[in-house]
Amino acid sequence: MTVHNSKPRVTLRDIARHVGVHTSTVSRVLNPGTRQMVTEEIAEKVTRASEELGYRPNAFAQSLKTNRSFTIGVMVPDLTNAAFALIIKGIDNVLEASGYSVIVANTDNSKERAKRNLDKFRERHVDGLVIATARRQDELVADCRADATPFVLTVRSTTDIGVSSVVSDEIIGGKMIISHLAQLGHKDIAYVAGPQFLSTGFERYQGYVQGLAQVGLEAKPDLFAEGEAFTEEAGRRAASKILATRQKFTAIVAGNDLMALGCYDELLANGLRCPKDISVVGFDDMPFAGHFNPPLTTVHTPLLDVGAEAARILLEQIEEPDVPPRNQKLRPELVVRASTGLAYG
Amino acid sequence: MTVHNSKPRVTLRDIARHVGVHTSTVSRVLNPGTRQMVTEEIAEKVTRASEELGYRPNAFAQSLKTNRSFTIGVMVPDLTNAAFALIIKGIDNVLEASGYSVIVANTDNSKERAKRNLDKFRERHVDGLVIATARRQDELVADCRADATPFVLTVRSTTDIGVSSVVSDEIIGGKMIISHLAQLGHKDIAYVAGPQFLSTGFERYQGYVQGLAQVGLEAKPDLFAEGEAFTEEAGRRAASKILATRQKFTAIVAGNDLMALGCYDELLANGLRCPKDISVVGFDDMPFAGHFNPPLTTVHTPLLDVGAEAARILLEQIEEPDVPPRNQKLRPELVVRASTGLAYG
DNA sequence: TAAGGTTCTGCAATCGTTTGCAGACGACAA
DNA sequence: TTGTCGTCTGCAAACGATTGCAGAACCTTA
Repeated sequence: MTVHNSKPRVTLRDIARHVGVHTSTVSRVLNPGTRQMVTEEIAEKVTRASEELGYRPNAFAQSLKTNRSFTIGVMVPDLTNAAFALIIKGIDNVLEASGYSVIVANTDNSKERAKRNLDKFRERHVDGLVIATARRQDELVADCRADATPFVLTVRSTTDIGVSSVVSDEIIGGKMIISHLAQLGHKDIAYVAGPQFLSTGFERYQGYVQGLAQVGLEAKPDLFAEGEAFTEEAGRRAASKILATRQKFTAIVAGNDLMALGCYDELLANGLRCPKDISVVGFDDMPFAGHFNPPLTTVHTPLLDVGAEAARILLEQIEEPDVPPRNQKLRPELVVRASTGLAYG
Repeated sequence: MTVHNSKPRVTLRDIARHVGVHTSTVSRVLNPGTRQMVTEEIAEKVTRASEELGYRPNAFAQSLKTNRSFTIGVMVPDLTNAAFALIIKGIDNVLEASGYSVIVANTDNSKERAKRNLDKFRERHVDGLVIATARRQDELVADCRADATPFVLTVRSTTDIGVSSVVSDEIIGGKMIISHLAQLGHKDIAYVAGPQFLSTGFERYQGYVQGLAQVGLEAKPDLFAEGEAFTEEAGRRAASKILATRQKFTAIVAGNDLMALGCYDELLANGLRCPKDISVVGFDDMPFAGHFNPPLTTVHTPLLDVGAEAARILLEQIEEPDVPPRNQKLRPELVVRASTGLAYG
C-alpha cells in the first residue's frame, strides 16, 4: 500500500533486471514470433516475471519502432444516424478480434472537419482508414490516394476507379422497389431523392429509373425532387415540393428511411393516408423501421456486414499492400411492411 | 514524381537540416509554449520550411516522451443503441475541439470484452476514460480506481463514492412519469423494469416507487417484472409475465424506450390497445420515439449534454488531477405524446 | 582434443521527439 | 579592457521498445 501510487509502469528493463537477462531477451520472449529463439527455461522465467510484475507493453514505443500502430481510423458523417453506428459496430467486431483499435471521427458532414480529422489520423499513423463520408467526387479521397496508407470506402463510394470499396448494391435495391410497387398496380411513382452528389443518393435513383424502364414506365420530371440531405426535414420539404405540382401519383420512393419519415409527416399534414392514398418506401431498414406508423416497407441494407467486410478488406490490404483494390457490392433485400399497398383508383 | 513513393515522412531532422539549425531549435519553434525562446528570424524560417516540407509531428514519439497521448477511451455496451451513439457524439464534439481523439470500444455487454478493451486502453496510454458500461457494483471500475488515469462514468453510475460521473437524474424522471399518469387517473401502474444491477434500471424504479408514494399509491409486487436486458425482447417477456398474473392495471412504465416497444408488441398480441386500454411510457426519448405507433410518451434524457459534460469533466480532471471527483445529474424532461391517455373504467 | 557448426544471448543503434544543461555570443557597465 | 549578465542555440540524454550483428557457449564429429 503505497501512499501515492503515482504510476509504477513496468517496462522491459524491470523484467530484465528482475530475471537477470538483457531487455532484448525479454523482448524476444514476449513476442510470439521470436519466442522460440530463447531457451525454454529462461523464457518461462521471463513470462512468469512479466505476469507477476503486471507488464504491459508501451504501445508508443512499439509503434515508434515498428511503424505499426494497430489502430485504424473510421470517418462517418453522423454517428447519430443508426446506419453508421451499425457500420462502426461491424468494423469494430472484426478489428477488435485482430487486436486493432478503432478511432472514430464524426464529421457532421463538414468538409473542414473531415480534413482536420484526416490530418489527425495521419499524425497518429493509423494503419488504415475506412471512409464512410465520400462524395461521388471527393478531394479527400484523392488526398488519401496520394498517401500510402491503405483505405477502403464504405456505404458511399466515389467515381474513382482503383480504390477499394464495399457498399450495398443500390441499383438492385431501387429496382426491387419498383418491381414491388408495379405489382401493386402503381404507375405514377414519385421520387424523393437524397443528395445526388452522394453515390447512395445517385445510384438509388438510377435503380429507380432503370426499374421503371423494365416495367415499361417512365420517370416524370415533375415527380422528382432532390433533398439537400438524408434527413427527415429534407425529405419532408422534397415531398412538399412534389405535392405542390398537383401531379397525380400513388407512391413515393424516398432516398432513405429518414426521408421516408419526412414523407409521412408531409402526407399527414396534407390529410393523405399511407398506404391507403399514397404508398411510401424507403432505403436502409434502419432499426425500428418496423415500428413506425405505418411500419415502413424498405430495402434492407446489410450494414453490419458491409462494415465487417470493409474491415476485412482493409486488413488484407494492410498485410498485403500490393493486392489490387477490390470493389464489393452486397446484395440488399426488400422487406415489405405496411407502408405499401394496392394503388388506388 | 518518384516511382514508388513509399513514405517520405518528414521529421524534425529534415527541417533542421534544411534550415541549418539543430532539431531542438525546430522543436522549440513548433511548440507554441517554447516558441518565444528562439529568435523571430530563425523561427520564421523554420515555420516556413515546416510548411513547405509538409511536416507532421509523429504522435508516437511525442507521446513516448511526454507521456500524453491526447487520446481518450470510451466504452459503451452497445454502439447500435441510439442512446450510446448520442453519448459518443456529445463526447467527440467537445474532445475534438481540444485536439483529442476518441477510441471507442463496444463491449456488447460482455465483461470479458470490457476487460480486454480496458487493457488495450492502458497499453495505448489513453489520457482518460469515459465508461458507459458500469454496473452498480463493478470490478472494472474498481480496477480503474487502482490506476492513476482519470475516468468518468456516464449514463450508468456505480454505488462507489469518490468517482466522477454524469448521468441523468433518473429518480426525478420516474416521479415525473407517475405524476403524469396520476393526473390521467391511473391508479394501477405496472413496471416493466430494466436490469436492477444497472443504476439506470435501479434508480428509474426507485423514482417510480417514490412517485407512487407521493400520490398516495403503492407499488404492487404483482405489477413488477424485471427484464434481463434493456431490449425490446426482454421488455416483451416482462410485460407478458405481468399480463399473466391477470392483475388489473391501466398503465405500464417501461425501463426504457426499447422495453416500451416490447410492451407495445405484447399488448398488440393480446388484443390490447394503447393508449385506449393501457398507457405505456418509456425512458430515454430515443430518436424517432415520436414516430412509433403510437408516438411514445417518454422521459427525455439529455444524452448529448450528458456526453459533452462527461468529456468536460474528464478534461478538467486530466489537467488538474487533484481536483475532487464530481457527480453531476442532468435534469430530464417528460415529453408527452400519444401513448398515454386517461385511465379507463 | 581441436575444429566446425549451432544455438542462444548481449550489445548497441535506432525510431522521432522533448528538455535540462552548458556554452557562445553580444551588450552593457565599470 | 574586462567582467557580468542575458539571450539564444546546440549537445546529449532520455522515453521504451525492436533487431542486425557478433560473440559465447554448447554440441557434434573426426
